[in-house]
Order: sequence, then structure tokens, then C-alpha cells
Amino acid sequence: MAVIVDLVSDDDVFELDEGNDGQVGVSSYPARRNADAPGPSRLVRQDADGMANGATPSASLVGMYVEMGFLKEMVLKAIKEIGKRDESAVLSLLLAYTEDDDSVGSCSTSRRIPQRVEDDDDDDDEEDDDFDFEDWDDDVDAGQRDPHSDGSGDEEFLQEMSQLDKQIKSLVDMGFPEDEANRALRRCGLDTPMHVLVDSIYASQHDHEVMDENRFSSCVGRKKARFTEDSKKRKRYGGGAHGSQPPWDGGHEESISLPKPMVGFGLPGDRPRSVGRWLPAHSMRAPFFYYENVALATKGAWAEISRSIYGIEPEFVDSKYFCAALRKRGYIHNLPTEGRSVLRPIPPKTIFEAFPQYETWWPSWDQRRQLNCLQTCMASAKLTERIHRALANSTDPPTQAVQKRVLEECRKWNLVWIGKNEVAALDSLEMEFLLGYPRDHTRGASKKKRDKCLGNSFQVDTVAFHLSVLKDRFPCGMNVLSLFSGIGGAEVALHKLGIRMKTVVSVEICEASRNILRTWWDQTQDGTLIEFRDVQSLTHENIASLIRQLGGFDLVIGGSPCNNLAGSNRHHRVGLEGDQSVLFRDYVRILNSIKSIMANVG
DNA sequence: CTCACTCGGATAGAAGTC
DNA sequence: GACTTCTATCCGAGTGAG
Repeated sequence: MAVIVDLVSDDDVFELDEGNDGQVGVSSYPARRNADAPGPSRLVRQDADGMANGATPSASLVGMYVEMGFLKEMVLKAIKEIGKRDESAVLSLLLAYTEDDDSVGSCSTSRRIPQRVEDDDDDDDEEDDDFDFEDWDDDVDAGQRDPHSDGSGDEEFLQEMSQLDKQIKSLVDMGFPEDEANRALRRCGLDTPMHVLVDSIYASQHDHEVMDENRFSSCVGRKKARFTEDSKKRKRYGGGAHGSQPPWDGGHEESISLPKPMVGFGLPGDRPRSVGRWLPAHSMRAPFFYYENVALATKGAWAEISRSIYGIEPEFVDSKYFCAALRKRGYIHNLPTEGRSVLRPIPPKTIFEAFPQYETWWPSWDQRRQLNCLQTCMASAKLTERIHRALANSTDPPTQAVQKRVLEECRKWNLVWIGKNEVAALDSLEMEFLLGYPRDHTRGASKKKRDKCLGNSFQVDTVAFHLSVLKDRFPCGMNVLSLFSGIGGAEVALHKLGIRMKTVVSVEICEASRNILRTWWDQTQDGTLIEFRDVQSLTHENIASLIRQLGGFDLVIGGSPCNNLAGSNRHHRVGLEGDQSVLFRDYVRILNSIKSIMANVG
């Protein structure tokens, strides 16, 4: 039975419900809990020692933590120490208290902690007269800075020192040694932008990088595994840079060109080859990490993402090599690229292999053999009806103009032929299949939400191929931090690879997605699932507590929101600094926190 | 230049809730 | 009947390849 620990901590409330008892119905999620006016009185049904009625806020607070599984004495001590206002800090302290009696390193856990009640989130043709064209025609602030002080003299000096400290701390948090950070600041000056400082350190490191060994140790073997990078022959990413240049060329306006064919560092069945990937030495320290986003992002977005994640070259892969639908994505990771293995059974790569029933009605003039990228929006019934009318009113075969227009719509909306002159959008089951999820993985959510969640998800076979190198390194299982988890593409991939997840700390803002992941987890996993709603609630302190409790993370994985990068977005395709896509900086922040904490812990 | 592709968003109206 | 939630429908442009 799954054990779920829910530490959602936004809006200053923790709310609890009975959770589910492991009896997950095939057609329903745990009862929806968001709509009914949450309030302090509903936070805790009863206090641990029966002080339910008229409980004071602090009693409720104590009861809440007690229900979460902490000892009352510990809770009282923590609240006394921190105060009751800062629940996040109280929680951190409680997690710290429990370090000693939690056997987090073992291969089993068995603690039952209630879940919380969620609040609401969100979450003309001019040419052909055969063509019925009348019908057609009808138709946050990630970069918070301290406010400036207007002092002078000593204050200025202090300010300068404080800025120096801050910059050094930022660099140390990114994994650079303090002395190198100091040297870089002396070389470049105090006002130098962070990315230039990073470049400078990379440049100075260049001569003594050890690129071909990683320093990860598995939970048993501590054997060193070789990366494929060859420091003498390594290819500089971004074109032509040598010596002291950073791997992506250092400029601001540069854009990363997408490889063609988009096969990443190798496809299943390829002959092993050396990947000329540049990995800075400090990026190779634990944990493993894996970041994903759309390949066809706005100009310069991938250069900036790469720059923020240690200058590592993205691996661009089109999932059309893994399934019957295109899905062009970029992945930045520090995983070894040798010894990858593919999930079996190998999914069909063409539409007819995936859905043989459609071949009957597929017209010869529709040459598509693979589907385009599965997105979050689906074609309307009116559109498919218009196509039907246009074809019915045209000749057989249709005129060139009708064919062209119909094909445009079919490509755009991923329509398939379900009858004579009749097209339809894919259903949720078909999307699940194409993306590599178990049948009915998303069942229980409304159709619209299923489509949206699926459109936002990983292609499991692709990601599993990359993650497959972890299987032998973690025979006892892994602790995973899953950021922007969605419907659990990373978790499903690891599960399909046979990698046990001891603990997954999952962060996902969409309630429907969380329900889907939790339901799947209940049905398939025996590890611990810890849920957070908002990446911004994962503070440095919370991360430190989790690391102390779990003994560290083995993998940090996630794809940050693409809303402001994706081509389909007609309204706010404003780039990385857009409201949603800027959250990629939280991925970087959290990764840096983890690396620095784990480096200090040893 | 043309062509193909794209993990989307806003909104009016329907449906549900109290 | 007011309010909230859900659903269906409609809405191009940025980007890169050739």
C-alpha cells in the first residue's frame, strides 16, 4: 500500500482529510475536496488528545502536526522555538527532529500520514468552387533583489561587502568552490553579471577539468562510472569556441541550432559512439538531474536555460523515434549517455501500427504516417463536421484545394480517419498510449483536463531511455525530487524501468495532475510520496530538512512550464521571463540548493 | 520567399450549485 | 436567481528549414 505524506504548504494552511485507504476505484479519484470553503475550523477534525471543540488556533496547529505523524512534545517544542506563524519553518524543524528515528535509507517505509484538503487552483479560399468555403469562412518575480538603501559612507561599504558576500554565496550555491568564486570576483569586479562570473570560472577551470569520470556513487557500490566525454576531443557546444570560452559561446543573442535529425545523443539500436558533450566538473557531483522543455522555444531561450544549468549542452530529441507521434523536446542532464536501454515492448512508430483500425478509411492523398505533437487543446466537433461537409460536397477524390485545406487541419489538430470522409481528434486513451502511459492512467479527470494534462506530459519511452542508465546504479531504489511532476511521467518511466522509488517528493500545482499521480502511486508503489503544490514553497530550509531526513536526493527531474515558450501560445509567447516559464529559475534554484546542501553534508 | 510545425489562451454560453 | 464551474469554440505568429 502506498504511503502518502502530504506537506503542501501554501496559503499558510495545512488541511487534512481522511486520505484514501488504498482502495482506489478504477473510475474515480479520491473525493474532490477543493470547492467547499476551507477554513481554519476544518483544518483538523480533532486534536490528538480530544480537544476538538472550540480548540484554540494553537491547539489546532498542534493537532494538525500530530495528525501528520509528529510527536506532540516535538510539535510543542518546535512551535515554542519558531512561533506558530511560520508553519514552513516549524515543519522544517519537525522534519529535522525526526531525522534520528526515521530509517530513511532503508528499502521500506510504513508511515501513514493524512493528506490535506486542497484549495482551488489553477488551476477562404479563393480558388476552388468544389470546396464548401462558406462553411470554412464562418468559422513572479524570480529575481528578487533587496531594496536599495540610500545610506553613504560606512553603509556603502557594508553594502558593498554584503553584495560581495551575496555573489560569493550565489556562486557557492551553484557548486563552485569559494576560493574560485573569490578569484573570479577579483578578476571581473563586483558589478559583473553572474553569468560572466560563471563563464570566468569555467574558463579558469578548463585546464584542470576531469571530464571523463563522474563522482556519483550508487547506494551500494560507489563504483565510478565513466562518462563518454573525451576532454581532448570534446566538441564545443554552440559552435567553434575553444580554450577559455564557455561551452555555449558566451553571447547573449545567440540561439542554439537544433540538430537535424533530432536524435539526441543516440537512439536505441545505434552503435555506441562517443558523445562530445562538455560537462563542467562541478555539475557531475550528485545528484543526477534531468531537465526538460520544448525544443522549439523562443529565440535564445535554450541558450539561457543551458547557461543557467552549468552550461551543459541540451540533448534535443524528437519522440517520433520512440512512438507514433512527434514531440520535439530538449533535455539538459548530467546522466551518463553510455549503456542506455530501451523500454519493452517497443511502441509502434507509425499511425497504422498503433491504430490499425484507421487504415480502412485513410485516404491515399493523406500521406501522414506519424502524428504531430500532442498538445493540450483538441479540435472542436464543429471543425470535424465542417471537414466532413467539405469532403462530402467535393469530388472523389477531392480537388487539390480541398485536399490541401483538409490536410492542413488534419496536421494541425492531429485528426485521424474514422469513417468515409470523416475525421476525429484522438481520444484520451490514444494519447495515453502514444505517450507511453498505462491505459486509463488519467481516467477520473474530465475529458478536457485529461487532454490538458496529457498534452503537458513527458513521452515516457523517450525519458525512460535516458533514465535507463540509473537502473544498475541504484539497485536499492532512489530518492527522487520530481519538480513540475504533472501526471508523473518521470515516475512512470522509472517504474517501467524497474527502478524502485523509495521516496518521491513531488511538486505539482495542478490538482487534477496530482490526483492522477497519487492514484497511480497508490496502485503501483510501496514507497513514500510527499506532495508539494508550489515550487516556491520549496525553500532552502525545507530542502535542507528533506535532505536530512531522506539522506539526500539521487535524482532531480522535471520539465518546467512551456506556456510562454510554446509556438501554440498566441497570447503570451513572451519567452523565459513569462509568468509561467520563469519558473524554470525555481528548478535551477532548487537544484543549486540541493547540490550545495549535499556537498556540505558530504 | 514558401512551407510546416507548435507541452496555448480567452471567452461566451451551458451546466451545476446553493 | 445569483454565482461558480465546466465546456466548446475560436483565435495567428514565431521559428526554422529549404
